[in-house]
Formats: sequence, C-alpha cells, structure tokens
Amino acid sequence: MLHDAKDRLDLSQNERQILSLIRRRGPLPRAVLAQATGLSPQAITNLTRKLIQNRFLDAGAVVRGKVGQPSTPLSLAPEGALFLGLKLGRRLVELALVDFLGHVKIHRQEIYSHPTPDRVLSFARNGIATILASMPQPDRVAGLGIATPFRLWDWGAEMVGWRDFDLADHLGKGLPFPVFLENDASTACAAELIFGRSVLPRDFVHLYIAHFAGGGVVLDGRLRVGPRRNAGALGSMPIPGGRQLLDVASVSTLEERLGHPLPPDDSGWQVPADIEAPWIAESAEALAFVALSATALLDIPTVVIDGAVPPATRRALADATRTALARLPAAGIDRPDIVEGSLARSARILGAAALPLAHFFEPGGALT
Amino acid sequence: MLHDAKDRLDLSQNERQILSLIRRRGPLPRAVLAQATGLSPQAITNLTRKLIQNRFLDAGAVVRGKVGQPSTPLSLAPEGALFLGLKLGRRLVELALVDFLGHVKIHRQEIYSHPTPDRVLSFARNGIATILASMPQPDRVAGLGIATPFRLWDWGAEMVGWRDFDLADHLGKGLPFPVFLENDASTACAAELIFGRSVLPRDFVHLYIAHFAGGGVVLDGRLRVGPRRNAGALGSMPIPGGRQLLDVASVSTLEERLGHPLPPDDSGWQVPADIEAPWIAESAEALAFVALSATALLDIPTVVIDGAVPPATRRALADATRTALARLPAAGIDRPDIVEGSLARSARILGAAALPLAHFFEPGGALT
DNA sequence: TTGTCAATAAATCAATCATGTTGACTAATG
DNA sequence: CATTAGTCAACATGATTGATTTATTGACAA
Repeated sequence: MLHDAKDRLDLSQNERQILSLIRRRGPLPRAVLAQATGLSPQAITNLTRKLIQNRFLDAGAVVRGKVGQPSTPLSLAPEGALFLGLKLGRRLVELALVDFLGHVKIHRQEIYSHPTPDRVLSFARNGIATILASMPQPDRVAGLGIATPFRLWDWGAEMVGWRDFDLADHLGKGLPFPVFLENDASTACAAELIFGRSVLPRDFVHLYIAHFAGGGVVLDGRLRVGPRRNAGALGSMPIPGGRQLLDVASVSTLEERLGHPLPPDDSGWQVPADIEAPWIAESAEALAFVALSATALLDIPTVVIDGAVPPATRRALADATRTALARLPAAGIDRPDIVEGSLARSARILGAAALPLAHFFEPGGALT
Repeated sequence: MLHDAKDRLDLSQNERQILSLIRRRGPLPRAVLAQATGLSPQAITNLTRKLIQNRFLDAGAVVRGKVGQPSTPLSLAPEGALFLGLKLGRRLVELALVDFLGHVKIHRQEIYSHPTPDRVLSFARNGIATILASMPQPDRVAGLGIATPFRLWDWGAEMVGWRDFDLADHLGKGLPFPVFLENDASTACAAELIFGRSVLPRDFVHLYIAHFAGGGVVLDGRLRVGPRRNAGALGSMPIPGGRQLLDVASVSTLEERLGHPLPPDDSGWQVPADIEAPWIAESAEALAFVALSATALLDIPTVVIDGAVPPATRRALADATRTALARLPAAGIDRPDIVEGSLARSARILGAAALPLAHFFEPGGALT
C-alpha cells in the first residue's frame, strides 16, 4: 500500500540506515545490505520494497557474471526527495534546490552591501515561491535548511536588526515543510559528511576558512551541534598568544593584509604571493594547533580543511598545516591526517540543504 | 519465570534506561518512569517486573499523602550486581569489590617501588580469588574493570616488561566474567558520570590531576573513548609555550618543585604554600586554556576538575581556573562552568568497577 | 464526627499491532 | 549441481491501546 505524503517521510531507523549506506557506498544489492546492517535478508526485502514503493530507491539492472543468482543493485532515486538551502553571507545570499544525490537543480543569488532581515526575507520568499511554482511535484520538497553565521549583530551598527530576529521562524510561517537553521561552518561540515566525495572516517573535525573561520565536529557519523547549538565553534578556539583561531586563519585577515575586499562570489581571486604566503604560514600554525587539540580531546583520526578559497590556496593551507603539525609536541597522541575537503564554496549551501535531508533520512536524525 | 545467570545480564535498552534513570534521580515510581522514558505504563509494568524478578530493583514502601492511588518507588538493589575494580598506579595497586550503588565493599592494596606484570598479576589473582571465596554468591560479580595509565613503558627502563603485555588478556583467562581496561583518567571520568554525587549535565569534560594529568569526555551521557581508545587525552592537549597540559598541571611537576615525592596513598599531604601556590596558579592557566578549547569544540557547558589531591588543593585549583578562564578571550562562545568533582582519590578505582557496570547496565553500553 | 461519593492517580489486564526472525523454498547463474 | 540472491509463510518479541481495578484525597451531607 502507498502511504500518503505525511507518512512517506516517517522512516524507521533501519530504513534510514539502508539509505545512508547506499548514499555512502553507492548502489548496493539487497544481500550486501543484509550483511552490512546485520538484518535478515527477509527484513531487507520488506524494507526495500517499501523504500522503492515510496520512490526513494531505484532497482538497477541485474548484475550477471558471478556464480549464483544475479543481484539487483539498489540506488538512490535522484528525485526521491528535494531540499531547499538558503545561505546567508556578508555580501551574498544564495538559494538552491538540491536533489536527493546532492546535485544543485536550481540556484539563485543576490549581492548586497550588508544583509537586512527584510531583504533576506523577501529574497527567500520570492525565490522559494518561484521554485515551487516551477516544479511538477512541489510536494517532493522535504524541508528548507538555512546556513548563516551566528551573531550577525556583532558585525556593526547597521546589523542590529538581526538581534532579536528569528529568520527560521519567520520563513517557516506559510511554508508547508519544516525549516532548519545552523551555523554556516557547521553546514559546510554537514555537506562534507553527507554529500562529500572524499572517503572519511566516522569521526572527523572539519575546518572551514571563509570570511570567518569556523568548523564542525562529526562523531560516530553524526554532526554534533551541542546542547546550545554551538559545537564546532572552531573559530573561537584559543590559540597561543592570547588570540583565537579566527583572529588569524580567516579570509578577513587576508583582506586586511591585502588592503581591499575579495570578490564575494565564485569568480576566484588573485592574491600576490608575498601577501598570501605569510598569511598561509601563520594560519597553518593556528590550524595545526587546533587540529591537535581536537585529536587530544576526541581521538580524531582525520581533520578536513576546506574553505571558500581557490583550490590552490586550500591545497597550500593543507600542506602548510601538515608541516606545522609535525612540529607541535604530541606525546601520548597520534597526529591526525590532514585532508582537503571536496566542496569548497558550495559546501555551506549544500550543507544547508543537507539539514532537512539529515533530519528525515539519516540514522538518528544526524543532528542532536 | 526466572532467567539463568547468563540471560540475567542481557538487558534491553529500555531496561538499561530504567536502571540509569533510577541511578541518577534516586528511587522512582513506575508512573514517573513511563513519563521519563516515553514508554507506555504497561511497558513499564512489564519491564520493571522482570527487573525486580532478577533482583536489580527493589520495590519500596508505598508513598501516601497525595491524591490518587499511592505510588511505589523503585530503587536499585544494592546487591543487584557486583563489580571488581583494579587500579594500577606508579607506587600502588588497588583492588576493590564495588556494589550496584557504587559502595566499596572490600578493598585491598599493595605498595611497590614500581609495578611489574608479574607482581600486579599475582596481587590481582590472589585478591580476586580471596574475594570471590569470601562471597556467599560469587556469581553476582558481573565483571572486572582495570584502570591503568597508558604507555607504562615510557616511564623508564625497568618498565619495558609492560610493552607487549596485555594485562586484561592475562587476567581474563580463568575468570568467569569479562574484563575491561581503560586509561585511568578516563575511568575517573566514568566514575563521576555513574557514581558521582554532583548533578552534571549530559555533556561534560572531566580533568583529573594525578601524577599525570588526564581526562575524559562525556557526550550525551556517554563516556567517549574514541576509535583508538584515546579520547580524553587531555594531558596531551597543546597549550601555549610549545608545551602540553601534563608538562604543567600534574602532581609530578609539583613533586619536582618540592624536591621529593608525595605519599602514594590516602594519607593526604602538606605542601608549603610558597611551593604549592605558584604550581596552582600555573596549572590553572593551563586548565582554563584546555577547558575553553573543549567548549569551543564541543559546546560543553561544564568542566569538572578532580584529582588525587587533598580537598583544599582541588578547591584552590578550581577557583584559580575560574579566574584564569575569565581572562581568556572567548568571543563567540560561553565560558564553561568549572565544577569540582566529588570522588577525588577513589575516582579511578570506582571508575574501573564502573566499566563492567556500564557495559551491562547503561544505555548503549556507555562506551563505544 | 462520621459516612458517602466524586475525582484523581497508579497500575494492570487482555487484545492487538509493528517489526523483526527462522526455516523452507524458488530462481538464475557459472 | 553447487552457489548465491531473493521471497514466502509462520512465528516471536516487544511494544501500544483501551478498558478495568485499586487505593487514595477531599468535599459535602447527615
């Protein structure tokens, strides 16, 4: 029997585990799912039947060539569910419609000198209405995720309007699906966890270098947000010299050295090496310190470095961090691997869309 | 129907949740358990019936005085299960039999100049045999936990015998119950989590100052040990000045300042204020730095400070850490509360006994 | 003061449902 | 024909639901 639109999104833990496994490992036949989940083949038959009926999974072409009955790999249905992501930045607001596989289907953006609640609200409302109107099946949208820096009002007098403004609450009214909101650096981490191309362990720390530096923490395959939604505030980590990470390793400090702002969108940048190199060196010192702190505290094997920076800059940051890490004292612990992220600029908005995805489709809701 | 000794320890998640709730909040009537667990009253009736039959819970005297049928609070049965704890130290090895409520029923110890595998093994084997022989129901012992510093062989040439020696494995042979082993600072944290008198949130970091400094991390009410069993290695946290926490905030550095070792057992100590005070001040700086790092990373609201030190010293350390914390930059995060632990010297051996307890009786096994 | 009864809360009984397992079976292949 | 994927039917476990029982307080009338 087919479920109505409500029940369709009400998945059991085992259904979520199946989808999560296929998301990470690619199309899998039922026998492998049984092995990986520890469930009986019969249970997998029943669960996948329901998931296929509800159009979350597609049965692929049977695979022949091995001894025994051929297997039919099951893959995620791209249109199984769709998600909206809204990313709020200092100079740019973006809205995207993302499919079940993490592909951006529609994208719109707007540049401003600084964001105001009204402006963001009307951009989002118009954009969402337009997107929904253009879709054949708007009820396939499971939710909206918002990625935003926290404490916007600390940016200056013109931003006080954000102080007591609850964007998620305002946008939620009138929308037929739930709204989620997280720190933009946390969503970047969520995106790497859910849509990332790199093979990552179940536990990692994610450092994201944008105008500010921030981060996220993944433990046991789940993004940790903490009791006050402020976990992964890696920019606030104390570092030697009475400073914090964001005082050193952020694009804002590079802009200060440079004397002018860098472009807010994806057009890349050219920064003279004699300015970028010392910024990278100093940032890497701080990043290595933070990476080592995280490892001592949590036994983290891998630290991911990503950011809204050109690929070459990210590469240089990761390399320099590895070097700096080797110089820090690490008695009693193993230094973590430093790995580059795979999503760069798009991490935050993809992560925004990943918030409703995780809520409905990942085991445990993936965020506490 | 009564279960045999095997099945008796095989508790479902919901049974564990009931025991865990009663352990933390004291005796509770069934109606409160239903409310707190979200289970139906009927389910609670069935589950508690089984727990009472298996002697893990006792029904108390009915409580009258309120409108409606009187309630019968259920409390933990002290002899519901018993646990052995073995604590290995630099100068002292201890063995304890601990009951379901965390009370030490039998305790024995032995002093040495340094521990050797043979000596520890024979102390433990003799002690366990003697204890079991003296008990009316030795089958009530659910397991043995071992608390030990890691990397004993780094202490000096006379300790190389520990290098490839698996204490848990050797002791486990011939014992009719499982053996668990963790870092001693982690067990101190586990003890505070499970037996501690303080009311603590579901997330906290625990700093334990003994000959070395170490710690533990509790997230969502569970001790985190990490993929390589090395989480909470807080002594290895980097601090400013190219050092690590254990270079500053440990009893070994106090002994260096003092010029002679302090007594290994519970006899307390007298350290001249002009030596202790600067040690406390410098340690507190480092502890505050580490506490703030943990908060930025994990959104930890509370940091517990405990140690194998006299109460006055612990108090002074906590006070000084609060002061130091207030001076550190904390943009974007809330400084954590600094709380004193409640178990001091006994934390590690109680935590050792808590390892099998957590394995059999806490939700999720309480250690990954 | 005492007897009666409605309201309330705790706890259980019996029936049912959801979701898994087990063991026998079928299907398709090298 | 051994091997592997997958399904069918019967059953087991562990929860929920709704009706029911029990024990009490507190109000009110005799």
